[in-house]
Amino acid sequence: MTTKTETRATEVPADTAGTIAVPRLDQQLCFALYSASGLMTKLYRPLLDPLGLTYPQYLAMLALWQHAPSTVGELGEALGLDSATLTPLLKRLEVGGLVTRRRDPADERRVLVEPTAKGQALRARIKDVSAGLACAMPLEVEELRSLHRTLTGFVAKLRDAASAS
Amino acid sequence: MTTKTETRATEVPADTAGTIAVPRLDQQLCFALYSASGLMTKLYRPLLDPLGLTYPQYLAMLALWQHAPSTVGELGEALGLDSATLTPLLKRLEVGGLVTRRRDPADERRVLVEPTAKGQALRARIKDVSAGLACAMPLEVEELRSLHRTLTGFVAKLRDAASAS
DNA sequence: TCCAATTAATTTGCGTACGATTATTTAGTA
DNA sequence: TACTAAATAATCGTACGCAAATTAATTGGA
Repeated sequence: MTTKTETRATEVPADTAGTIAVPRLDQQLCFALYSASGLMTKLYRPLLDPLGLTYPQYLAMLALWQHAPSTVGELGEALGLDSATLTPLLKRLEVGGLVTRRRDPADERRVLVEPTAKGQALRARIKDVSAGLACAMPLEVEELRSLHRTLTGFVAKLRDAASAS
Repeated sequence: MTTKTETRATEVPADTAGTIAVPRLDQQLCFALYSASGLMTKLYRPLLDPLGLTYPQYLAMLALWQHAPSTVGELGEALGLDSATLTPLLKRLEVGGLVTRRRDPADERRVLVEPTAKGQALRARIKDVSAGLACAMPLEVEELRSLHRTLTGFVAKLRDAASAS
């Protein structure tokens, strides 16, 4: 280890004029979304823990309460998730007694997923989640609505862009 | 049926008498964030694959290009990630030759992480990522800026809320 | 000096998340 | 009928992401 400067090839000085400009983390929209989504999950966790649900499991139950029975493919479409993700997630919900999984007699390729009575009973306790979250949410109602509207449009366009690959 | 009084936008009428109303998936801000973040990751993947980086690894490199050496804790603070997540991620970057990890001589509890020459060289190729992404981004510049501004404020408030637990 | 509390990173266990592959079933077609 | 292509889940391998437990180093007293 010489105390001499070892900078030889493709010298990339630290904070000088010759530095290649790199986008700052806090200027990246993707990072803002990444952070917001992660923080949201953290916000939900203490509310969902008593229900024995993880955050993605909660989203899956929301989708199933809205439309059941659903195939794995329909759930994947609604949630934007792959069957490789959903299959084990749904198996855990099944083990927990919240949903049933069965092959569609009319088309044995499909798997029909449906909330059980216990799964339906959870609906009653979901209000507490929404209420608790509304309390913890640090934004005005109008701001939330606006943000949600903007994001929904954004997501729709991103889905188009993603499907065009 | 049931065209009841529907002044509250957050209230969802039960589709059947006696059914407990449950928030619709597409009315949940958390799900919009979840979807947007996931789609964003999908958008980055084909651009980062040639660089041998995953999306979280890309964020970590952004943080390190901006400030190095950093401790694992500092990176965790910047990225909003746990050391249990970062340790294996950084080890993979180390195996890939992009960063070095060494104990801080002044405080052997800390681990200092720093880009290698190879890691610095990647900076030059990041421009392509940003450029390629800008092309794929289906929103007007002004909309993106506005969304980013809103999200940044939202994230700041969520962090406050999370730290107050 | 000694030792209990604190701090920092790692390890362990579980649950997502996705690309690629495989197995089964169905639909289409000669 | 038999043969092929398409559709649908499940499986495998790798990589996050976090809670809880563990290990190691430092700090702050009594």
